[in-house]
Amino acid sequence: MSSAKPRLRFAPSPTGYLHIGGVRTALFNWLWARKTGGTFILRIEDTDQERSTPENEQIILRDLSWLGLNWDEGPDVGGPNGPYRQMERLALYHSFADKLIEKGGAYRCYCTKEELDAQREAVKAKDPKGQFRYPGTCRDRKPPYPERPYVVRLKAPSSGTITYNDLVFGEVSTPNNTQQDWVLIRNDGVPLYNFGCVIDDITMGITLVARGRDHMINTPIQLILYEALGYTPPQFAHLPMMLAPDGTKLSKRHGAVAVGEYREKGLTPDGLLSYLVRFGWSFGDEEIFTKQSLVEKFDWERCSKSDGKFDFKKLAAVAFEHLKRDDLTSAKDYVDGAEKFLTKKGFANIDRNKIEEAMPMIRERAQTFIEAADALDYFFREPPTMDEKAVKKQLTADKAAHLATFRQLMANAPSFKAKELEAIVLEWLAKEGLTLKDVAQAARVAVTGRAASPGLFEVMEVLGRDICLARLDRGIEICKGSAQA
RNA sequence: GGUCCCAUCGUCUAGCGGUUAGGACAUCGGCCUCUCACGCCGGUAACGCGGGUUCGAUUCCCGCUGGGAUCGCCA
Repeated sequence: MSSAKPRLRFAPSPTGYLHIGGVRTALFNWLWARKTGGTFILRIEDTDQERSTPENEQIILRDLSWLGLNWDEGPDVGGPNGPYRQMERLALYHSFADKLIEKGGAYRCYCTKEELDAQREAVKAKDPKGQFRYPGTCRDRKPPYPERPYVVRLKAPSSGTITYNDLVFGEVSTPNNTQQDWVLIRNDGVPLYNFGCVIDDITMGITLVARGRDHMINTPIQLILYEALGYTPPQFAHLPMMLAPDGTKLSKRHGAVAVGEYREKGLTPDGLLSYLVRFGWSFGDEEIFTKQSLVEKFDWERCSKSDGKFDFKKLAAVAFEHLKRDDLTSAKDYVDGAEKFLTKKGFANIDRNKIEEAMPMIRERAQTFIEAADALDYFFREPPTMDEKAVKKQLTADKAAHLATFRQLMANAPSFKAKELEAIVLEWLAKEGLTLKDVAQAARVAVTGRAASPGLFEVMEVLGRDICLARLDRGIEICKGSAQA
């Protein structure tokens, strides 16, 4: 390899949301570019005009940005090798196609779709398992008169073998006799994947192509094109597939597959990336990473070849770890995230200090910011939403007396610190021959509206005396039946 | 079916000829405890099969089996 800096690209087609499998691919390319001081390019492969939309392109850019996988050249930032949308590069493809035709590496094919469909069916009729291969009808045919629309076909070699050295799979060979004269450019002038991809990789100076293993079948064809065009191909690194838990292709019916869904659930970018990077790469037993640590540690040698199955529970655990640890999510980022998700729930004028005070107890029980916002709910809602089942079970008539005493102790406590409140209550309980169990649950429901919460006294300290007394009063009323939950 | 690729606990994986086959998630016990979590301790659980090579194979080679990808004027 030359000493030139690596140039890598992520080339999604804007035919849908950004898929987590696509993120994994983007991540590996990005990592190598960042590790080597190379260039990471974002190219939009929008030649499928049926399904590509500008909205999808925007979603892809937004989600990639959210993940922090920034690009040096791309449709929005431009760059010296633009444009970065294939539909804006049509003239380029045509000029390469013309050159290739001149060199005898490709030819114009005037067969109609109907003719080919008929041939395809004929093959099927003779042998249901047989596969149709274009017979090269137009290889040496003169253009018809009058001229009609044509496709450009590759003049594929029928003998020999294509071999390349894959960075993760090693040496891969494919016999050419399985190739055929693939269509390079459709009759509407729009290139097909293999052609557009190769021309772009050539003209954008791509030195290494890392992509999913599902593309491995395309590599020999692309290599044939490089050869025919007279260019040195880039290196290839194919990545094992990310499959659904049932071993089939990961799709919507298996759960969340769009990056946006994870952002909306409140995972952190690095949390998601930490999980995704382990599909096809590992660094000993480590599984919690930051982008920075990945840039340092990543290399192709540590890539694996076997496909992996997605495990949503494991992702949740990894994401949780990222949210829990303050060296991975700073206090400020945590408060920012919690505030954002509280806002989404409809809260306004949120007291960030209160979030910060409650944060330590929320952190160890919220796996996502959505859960954090939920756990924070009763700190900001007045009165708190009362869980019906919890009320029914705990705020019963027989609890009224104890709760009233509890309330008085809270009212008279010299300070409102968790430790002191607990000491006061414990002292009273000891005198009465009771335990915390006898009052804590009812008090918890009164104060938080829920059957489960962080430590009662910690919660009360953050809530403050006034709010706690008001909530306890209401709880006592409910016990007596003089108030509804 | 053709072509390409893969193969360690249920899952992600460590392992790069000699290990009591390790970790994490999940799962099952237990501890902690005002609930829920967190945390801690412990258990169950894997080298697909058959041949080679070797003093010795999870590790190297071959075959089988199993799985996946792909066979479009989609990408």
